[in-house]
Amino acid sequence: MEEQQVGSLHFQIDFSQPLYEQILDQARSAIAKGEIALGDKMPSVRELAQELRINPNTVMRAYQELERDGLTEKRRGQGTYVTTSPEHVASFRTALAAKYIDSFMEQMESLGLSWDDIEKYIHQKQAAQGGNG
Amino acid sequence: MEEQQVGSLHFQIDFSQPLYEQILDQARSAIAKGEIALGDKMPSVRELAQELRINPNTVMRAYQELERDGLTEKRRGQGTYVTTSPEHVASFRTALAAKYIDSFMEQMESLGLSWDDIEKYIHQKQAAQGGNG
DNA sequence: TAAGTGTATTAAGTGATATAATACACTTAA
DNA sequence: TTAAGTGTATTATATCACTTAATACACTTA
Repeated sequence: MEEQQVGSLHFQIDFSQPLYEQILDQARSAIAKGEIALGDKMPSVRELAQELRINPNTVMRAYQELERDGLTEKRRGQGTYVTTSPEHVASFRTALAAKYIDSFMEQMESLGLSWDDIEKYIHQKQAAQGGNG
Repeated sequence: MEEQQVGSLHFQIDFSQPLYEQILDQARSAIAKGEIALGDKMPSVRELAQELRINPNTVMRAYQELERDGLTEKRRGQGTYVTTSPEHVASFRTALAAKYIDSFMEQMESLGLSWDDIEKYIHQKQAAQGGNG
């Protein structure tokens, strides 16, 4: 329900998931999709906390994970910056995609659905969407 | 880590997720895949709790959700039985698959990956698996 | 009547999440 | 030197989801 633009980042926060996870996911997405450029400065911990009206510790938790992902670099006293390495972003994307895909395939397997079943469903859906919007 | 056979049901429980969710998922899977037949009796709440060494209330929680799914019918004083309606199982499968797929597509979108990218990855992976196991 | 079902209630403990308040170390610019 | 803005760390507190424990009730079957 909560929608916020902070610098070049856009956040949409609700209570369906832990706050730090939502910040993490949405920041990851923005970097992976290039919505925030390589080398750009991220909002400061305090600024983002204030804008989103949450605790700085919660933002910190998300930012620390971003750095572990290799997506950001933190410079004490200066701020948090998006990595300048396109390779880091690319390998992060690949790794996370692989994780999502594996987990998804397990879910499908648990329902007894084959890859062919899935492809049919998706193509059907894409056809429907193509006709509507 | 914990592996248990209870009647025709197989459970593999760890601490990565809530216990009731694991029981729910694995029971759903067994019914969806026909590993337990339509109309068959499920383990009783107390029996399953004892076998898995967890609290009966936790099993209850999973069983109540199974009934909401339309996958089981409970008869007071007699026990819990897998539905006799193949249509119920089919529609459950379809609904849950759609939910999983939608959520998966959102994840992929958040990484900026197209459906073509995903298909390539899967086919690559299937080729690799075909050669190994 | 006894044993086995599902169900409900109350109490308690644990861990993840989030907030609050405060302090420290570092960088930059006035 | 100083002040303001960075990331970081610590301690305390609160809430909620999950789980356990103990107990009791209603129903069915043998």
